[in-house]
Amino acid sequence: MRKTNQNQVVQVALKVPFAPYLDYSIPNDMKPPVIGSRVVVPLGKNKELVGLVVAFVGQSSHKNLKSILAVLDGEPLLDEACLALLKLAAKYYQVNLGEMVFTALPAWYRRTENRPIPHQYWWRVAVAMDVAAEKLKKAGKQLEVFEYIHKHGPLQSKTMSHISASAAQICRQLKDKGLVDSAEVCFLDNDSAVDPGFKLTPDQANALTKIRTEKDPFKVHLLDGVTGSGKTEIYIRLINDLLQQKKQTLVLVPEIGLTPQLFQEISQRINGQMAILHSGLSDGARARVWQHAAKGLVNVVVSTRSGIFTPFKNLGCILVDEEHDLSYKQQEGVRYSARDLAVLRGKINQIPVVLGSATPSFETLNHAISGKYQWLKLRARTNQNPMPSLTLQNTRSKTFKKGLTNPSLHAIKNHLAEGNQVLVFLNRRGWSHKLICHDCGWVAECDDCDAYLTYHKHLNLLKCHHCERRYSWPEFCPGCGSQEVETMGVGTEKIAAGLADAFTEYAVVRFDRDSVKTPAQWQKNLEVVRSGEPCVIVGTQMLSKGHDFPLLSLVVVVNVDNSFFSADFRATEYLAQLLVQVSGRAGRAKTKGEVIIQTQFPEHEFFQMLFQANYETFAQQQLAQRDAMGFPPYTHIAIIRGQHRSERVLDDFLQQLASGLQKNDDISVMGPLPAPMQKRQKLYRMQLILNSNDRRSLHQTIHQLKSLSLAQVEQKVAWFVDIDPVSFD
DNA sequence: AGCACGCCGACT
DNA sequence: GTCGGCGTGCTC
Repeated sequence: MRKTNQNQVVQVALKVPFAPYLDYSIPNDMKPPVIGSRVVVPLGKNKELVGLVVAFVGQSSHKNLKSILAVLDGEPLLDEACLALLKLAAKYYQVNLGEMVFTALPAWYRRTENRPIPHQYWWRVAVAMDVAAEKLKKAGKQLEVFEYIHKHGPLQSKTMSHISASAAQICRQLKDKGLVDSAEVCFLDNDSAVDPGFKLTPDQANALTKIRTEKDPFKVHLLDGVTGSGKTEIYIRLINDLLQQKKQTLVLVPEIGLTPQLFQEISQRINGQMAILHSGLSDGARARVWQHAAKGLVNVVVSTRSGIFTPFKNLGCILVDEEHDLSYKQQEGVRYSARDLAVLRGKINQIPVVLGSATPSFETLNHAISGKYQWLKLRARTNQNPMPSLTLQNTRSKTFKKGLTNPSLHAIKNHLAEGNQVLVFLNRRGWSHKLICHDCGWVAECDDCDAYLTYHKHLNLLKCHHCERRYSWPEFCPGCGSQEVETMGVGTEKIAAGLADAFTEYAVVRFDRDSVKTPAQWQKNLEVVRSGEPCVIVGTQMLSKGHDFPLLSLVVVVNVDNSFFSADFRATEYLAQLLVQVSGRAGRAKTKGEVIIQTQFPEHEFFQMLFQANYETFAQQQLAQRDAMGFPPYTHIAIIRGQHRSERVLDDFLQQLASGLQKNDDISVMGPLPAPMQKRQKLYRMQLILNSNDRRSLHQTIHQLKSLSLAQVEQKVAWFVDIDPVSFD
């Protein structure tokens, strides 16, 4: 333990934007805190904040230090490796350490009062069914709960809320009677954790051997495997390797909806304790997972983005599934990339990192090509299913019925008739894309945003998808007074309604932000799909990720053409990833899969590249273009984004920032440019785009800029820096 | 970022 | 007379 004498000064990281840490003294009668623990400190007139002790120094340049009010942790909440990760991340993303720390900490740990974390016990039966039945003759509810645990356990009481609201209490009563046992972590004494004995494909075997025999303790592996090539099998075997060495594994997934699936797949095959971590959990539950991971009570944590900061007792490997997914980049507050931080953490901890994807990001692919990452290709499918066939459906000459062409409808009909399921994918929710006047061409727009309004039929309302504002249907066109106001374009709501009309004998399930707002709704929709009956699934982006729908044989993709007109140089990369991912959903059924893409540009070279060759060839060709044009991954980008009510003030401010940038040949500055959506929620949005070959000089420039502007008079504009942005929105 | 302090307009 | 608008400046 570090030496701490009473006269020392403590550097405390706080969630304040003006300093990385503030200095405090330790009261004489207080046991000094340890580095990595939390303390409560006073700030300003009468504020009390939680901070993290990051260092001790002999003295402070500040006179009149205030004292620490309380120490919240007896032992470090974050170990040295975690602290090192946060320090480097803060530096990389150009934020103060305190902001980084408080982005990482579960909300539970940000409060000043030091309450114990509530327990959430796992329950399992301790006696046979008949014994309990005998003892619980007169306690109907208790017996019911016992039966449920007997059948489904071990489980947590919250999963029994449908039996009784006080399931937790009933469990405690059962425990008092000696009928059930409880534990902090779930009982996975999985003797059934068997190696199912199936043979790995040669690709899988090779990849696994390469990872296992790698000499460098820190190595990044790109597991580049098409859908169905068995990436999960490799994850599971690696986790088992680590379990034998008593090491823990962190598994990152892009979104909450995918955590249960992977959790289940892994938990059935390992003999160890697992935990799930994501934003859907209560504050206490998240803190509990941190604690368990730090103590080594769980062996595997499956988590979304924020899990990258979880402290582990003995972390052995980080697996990042679907590493290309943009959800890994936080889009508010500190804009970190969990995938990139995974690599950084691997380096700090000197452990391997495995990035898995069927469609690797160009950043990752670039490192694989250069040899910095080990490139492991899985090209064969484990089930030997052929890849789905692909048809490009020209929409220029075809007639539509509610967004789908006749050939598309025909194909849907055939697949349903064969007893299969169909996915209709489009990235636009609501009924229609816009509302237009046929006489004068007026289009309904949001007053606060620079965006069209989407009509939602079930609400009979026009919604702006970029702010909370809603509007009623205009009786007359505000432009010319005409009554010929009509909707144009399709959204999921209209497509689903059209399909329900066309296929009355089949279920139509819609997955989008409007129809799936809670995990329960997810579950309900999933049940329809999992029932195995033929049905049509209509969904947005939400469905493009790794959800496994084994009976899906046809995917119809509607309206992807806007990507061809996007100003974002990465639009085609993202579209390619989306199409390959969505198409991959079609290939798992017994019937040969089929993919139909409705487009106005079937002859576009994009499709030729992507589908006549493959994703890898497409990517190589695109990478050559990026290189030639001087774009990432060959250069590094940072965006300065500003917002203000007045366009003029904003422009002036960014202009000042731009001229404040020191002349530097390494860096090209574009802007101030209006953001693709110029106005949002009454605020104008503009940006400066900084592009550089040299990350270090980009970094330095931004650092200078920040100190420069702190001294500036003009501070009315809200602005921030986005390092390695994934979109220009 | 908060938040208090401070100096000028329309209200019981 | 006050309630309250948001400009300015500070926080170890």
